[in-house]
Amino acid sequence: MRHEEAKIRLLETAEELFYARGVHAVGMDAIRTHSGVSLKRLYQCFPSKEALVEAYLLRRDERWRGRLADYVTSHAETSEDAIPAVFDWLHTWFCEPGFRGCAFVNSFGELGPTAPGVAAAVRLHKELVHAYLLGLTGAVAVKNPEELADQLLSLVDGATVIAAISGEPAAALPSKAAAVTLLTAQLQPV
Amino acid sequence: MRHEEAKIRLLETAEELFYARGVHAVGMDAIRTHSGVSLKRLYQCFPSKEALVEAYLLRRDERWRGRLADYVTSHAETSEDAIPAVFDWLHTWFCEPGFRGCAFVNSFGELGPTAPGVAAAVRLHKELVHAYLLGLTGAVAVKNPEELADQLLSLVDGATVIAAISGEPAAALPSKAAAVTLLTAQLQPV
DNA sequence: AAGACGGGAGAACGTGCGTTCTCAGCTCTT
DNA sequence: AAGAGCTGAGAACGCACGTTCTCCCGTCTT
Repeated sequence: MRHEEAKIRLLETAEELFYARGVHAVGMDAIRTHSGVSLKRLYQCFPSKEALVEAYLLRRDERWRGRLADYVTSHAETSEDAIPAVFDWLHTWFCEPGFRGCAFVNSFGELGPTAPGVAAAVRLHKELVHAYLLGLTGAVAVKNPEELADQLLSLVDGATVIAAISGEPAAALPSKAAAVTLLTAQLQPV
Repeated sequence: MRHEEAKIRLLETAEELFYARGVHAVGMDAIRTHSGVSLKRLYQCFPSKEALVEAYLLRRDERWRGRLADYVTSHAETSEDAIPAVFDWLHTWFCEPGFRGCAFVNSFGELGPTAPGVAAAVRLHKELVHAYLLGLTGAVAVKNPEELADQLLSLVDGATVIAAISGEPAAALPSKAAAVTLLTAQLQPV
C-alpha cells in the first residue's frame, strides 16, 4: 500500500470514528483495525494521535465548507437567496444519519484546554466559515455586512448545537427565519 | 466531616475542575486532592464518576439559570428590556476569568455518545433555558412567542460557542442586536 | 477502661490507552 | 541466488485512570 493511500484511508477512518464516538473514546487500535493500516505505518504518517486529530479536523473543515458552498451556489438564484440557502443546507445536514453536531465544537469541548493544535484548528474553521458568510452578506445591499455575518454565524452554530442536543433537525427552521428577518431588516431601501 | 458538607465540597470541586479542564482530563484523585474528601467518602456520596458528573451538571444548571434570572429581573425595567438583558448577562459571563463555553455543550461533545445520563442532563438544561426564554417572549406582545424563544436560544448558544472558541466576549454584542431586531420585527402594532 | 465502630490516607488491582519493539515474510538489487 | 531492507501483525511496555482494599487512628458506648 502506498503512503498516500494509507494517509487517505487513515483520515477517512479517523473522521468516521472520531466524529461518531468522540476522540478519547477511539483508540489507535480501532483506527488501525478499521483502516487496515498497520500501526507502524500509522505512526509513519502521523507521529501522534493529536497530529491525526488535527489532520482530521483540517480535512473535515475543507470538505464541510465545500459541501456548504456547493449547495448554496447550486440552490440560490440571487444573492439574497444564498443566506436562507445556508440554513436549508444545515437542515439537510442535520437530517443525515450519524449527525452529531459540529465536529469542531465537540473537539474543542473535549480537547480544547489540553491540545493547543486542536484549539487552533477549531478557531481556523470558525474564521473560515465567518469569512464565507461575510462573502454572502457583502454581496447584498445591507448596511452592516460584518454585523450580519456575525449574527448568521451565531445562528448557524446555535442551530447546530440545538439540533445535536435535541436530536431534532427542525432546529434549523427558526434560525432560518431569523436569518431572513435580520437580512430584510438590514436591506437598504432601493 | 459530615456527609452533606462532603457532598457540597465534592460538587464545588467537580464544577471547578471539570469545567476548567474537561471531564476526562480530571481524575478522581484530583477531585479528592482538591476537595480534601477521602476516596472512600467520595464513593459513598457518588457511586461512580459518571454520577458525580451528572450531579455537577444538575447543580450547575440551577445555579446558571438562577444567575441569569437574577440579572434579568434586576436589570430589566419592562418586559421588552428583559430580552436584551439576557445578552448583557451573557457578556458579563463571557468576561469572567475562566470562562470556557457552555459546560453542557462541552460535556455533551465529550461524553454524549457514551454517557446517556449526561446527555439527558444536557437536554434537560437546554429545555429549561428554552422554557425560561419562552416565559420572556410570552410576556411581550409578539406574534409567535414559541418561534422567538427558539431563535433566542439559538442566538444564546451560538454566542456562547463563538465566545468560547474565539476568546472574545464581544461575541455577545451582535447576538444582542439580532435579538432586538427579531423582537421588534415581531412586535404587534399597538 | 476496653472494645467496637467509622473515617482518612494511600496502596493495590485491573483495565485500557498511546507508543514502541520483535519477528517472520516478501521484494528488489547485484 | 543471496542478502539487505521494508512491511504487516501483534506482542510488549509504561502509564494513568476508576475503583476497591488494607491498615491505622480517633471516638463513642457501656
